[in-house]
Amino acid sequence: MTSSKTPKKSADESDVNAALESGRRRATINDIARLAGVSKKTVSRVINQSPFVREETRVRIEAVIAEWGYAPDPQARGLAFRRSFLIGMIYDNPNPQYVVNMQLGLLDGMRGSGFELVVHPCDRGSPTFLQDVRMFIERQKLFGVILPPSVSEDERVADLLRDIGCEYIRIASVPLDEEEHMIVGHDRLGAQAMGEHLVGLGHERIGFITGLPSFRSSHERRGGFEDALTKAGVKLDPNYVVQGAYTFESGLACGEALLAKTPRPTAIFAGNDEMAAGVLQAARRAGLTVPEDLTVVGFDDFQIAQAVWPPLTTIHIPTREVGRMAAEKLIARDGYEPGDPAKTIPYLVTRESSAPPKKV
Amino acid sequence: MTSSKTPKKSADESDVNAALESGRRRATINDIARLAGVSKKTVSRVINQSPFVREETRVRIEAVIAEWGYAPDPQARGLAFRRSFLIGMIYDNPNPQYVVNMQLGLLDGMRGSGFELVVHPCDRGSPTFLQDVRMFIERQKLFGVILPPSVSEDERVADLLRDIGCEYIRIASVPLDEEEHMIVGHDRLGAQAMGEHLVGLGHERIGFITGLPSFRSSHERRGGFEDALTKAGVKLDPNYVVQGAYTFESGLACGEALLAKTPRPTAIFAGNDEMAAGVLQAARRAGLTVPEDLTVVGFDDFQIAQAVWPPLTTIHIPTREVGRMAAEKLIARDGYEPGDPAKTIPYLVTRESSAPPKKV
DNA sequence: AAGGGAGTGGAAACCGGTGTCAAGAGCTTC
DNA sequence: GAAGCTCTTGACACCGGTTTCCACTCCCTT
Repeated sequence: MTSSKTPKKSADESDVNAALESGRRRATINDIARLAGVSKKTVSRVINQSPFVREETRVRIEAVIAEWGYAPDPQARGLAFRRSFLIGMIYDNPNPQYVVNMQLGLLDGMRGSGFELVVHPCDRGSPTFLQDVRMFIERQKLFGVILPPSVSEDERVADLLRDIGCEYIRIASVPLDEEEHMIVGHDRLGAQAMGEHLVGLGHERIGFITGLPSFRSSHERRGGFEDALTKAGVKLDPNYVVQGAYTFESGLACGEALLAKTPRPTAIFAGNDEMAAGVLQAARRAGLTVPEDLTVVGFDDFQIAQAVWPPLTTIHIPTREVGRMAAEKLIARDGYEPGDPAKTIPYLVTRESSAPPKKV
Repeated sequence: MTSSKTPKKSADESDVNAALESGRRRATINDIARLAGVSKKTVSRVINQSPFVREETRVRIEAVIAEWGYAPDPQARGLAFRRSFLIGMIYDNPNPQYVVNMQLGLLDGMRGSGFELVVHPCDRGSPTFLQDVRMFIERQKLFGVILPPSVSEDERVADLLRDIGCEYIRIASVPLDEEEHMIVGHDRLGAQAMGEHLVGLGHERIGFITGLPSFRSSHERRGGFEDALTKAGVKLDPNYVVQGAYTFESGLACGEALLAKTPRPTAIFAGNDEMAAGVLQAARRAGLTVPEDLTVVGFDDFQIAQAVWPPLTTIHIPTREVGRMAAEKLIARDGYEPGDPAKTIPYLVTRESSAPPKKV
């Protein structure tokens, strides 16, 4: 028996190679080790970039890996690491365009890293919300999570993540946490830019429609706008500030409310593009022409800003870029360099919905 | 040493329990087995609903599982099963609202199943496209994939999936595959309904804007529309059919082209809402009032249909419901019953953009 | 020539589950 | 009363990686 072992083994080996070559079976770390003539531990060292491998050995192993297109099994690796290679995006943002752009940005930042993106919409008002989030993270042993607004603004979530030791990045309009956990969007600066634009055009009686108060961005956008007006010596009349809900319908209603005031505002700044579209509607119903009779501007620069008439002057937020930076920061690969914070700053996009007020 | 083993072991056990109770460690199958006084194999049987467990034993184990909130580790389970508990959504659809609704639907159908959704946008034109898809599936050992249009219409992808033995569901406007792999959207029926609506209003000179030819739905929508006209004895003049691209801009351009024809169409059916919004714009530029001078209708019933003026008469496609059914079909849990195909059929939503033509 | 440290690679245990297979319990059958 | 059967159960190997531990080079001191 023992004497027949050697020939038998070599027969097995050729079987193994045949199975591999025909693609019937994916290569494992044992195959690579055998083909490279080393132990699987050494292959593991190469995969994990351990410095304790002779240059010559590493090159040989890498060649075999490349030749056979080997990639380690994330499940097996994750099991041993006690951590998966999945990144969760936990969100409750109602805007499809924001969500999709954010996902694309995250995937940009993860490309080639071996991580995958698991999406997890949630309801922050649900009684089991925190429980759900915890289950999701612990069951999947997530490598980390990305939190866009407004989940990112929930301190209960941040506490939970710190508590269970899960990596996380919060995306928000202001720094809410240590720098290493934050990507800051600076909505305030965007709103300031819009304020300067409107004042620069000569507007002084400006209506403002706020967003949902549960979003920090609503307050930042209003605050930034007020900053700009104040700096220019223009006062924001609280009578001309109404509460919207980031929806088209709320924009329509708020627009009508603002246009009913006397004297009528010469410009309306809506907290996002959806509401600005609603204001356009209200203006049309009131028989006003935009921008001749009324300037209407929005915030976000989503698709709808260009699909209405006239196309909206608005503030562009670089959602996809923000997502990319968030993902890169989370996985912080070697060779990682912190992204340029300037790239996350919103900027003004001038289109046809804004113009100087009519001379009286 | 050996004599001290027994007491030592029992000390270990209380340590273990302490760690568990304090929540420092999640329960494993071994813990559950120990606490229930059975082997881990039996616990495994309960988890996997094997019929070969005595009722009494099952109840006892289930009680322990519930008490400790135990959930098996998907990675370890997946490793043993040679298959993960991840479902991939592979898509190239450019419409954010479609993508988000589809994701929500899929998550609806997966809720409570223990599966998670991994999103994977792709570029069907890339030279490495099939390679990328294959890598994605094989590396993650996906349980299955969901293919919305237009990826669902790519036979190369379907062949690949069959080849590597990956479960899949194709979502498309026509049956392209065996019933068990399909969720059919029946765009044709929706377009027929719109044709009937327009003919019913009295329109006879109707313009049609097709979508991207790379989407099967474009042809179905046109075909269904033509069916309805033919049945009503109205001929669709090829001169009044123009090629769009499912975008606002293309709708604007095509709308202008159609409105330049003499005699002018009394109604325009755009292949989706985005393009219909573009047509509204073209009508406004041409000084026409909708619906008095021109009826404009769309397809999809996405948010934009209600954010333009006048709100669009359109065809509602139940994207989220379709997604839910696709996910349910893919995981086909016991107790699964095939969803009602009628629920995937689009239906007419009448708003203010359609009206009878002016008497001449 | 012996001693010692750093670099290298193998054997075995482990991560947390599942498959295989055989054995024990309880019951019928001859 | 033993053989034969079904129903339950558990021991053990295994999934594909990583980690621990250790032995073995190789090279440089002393």
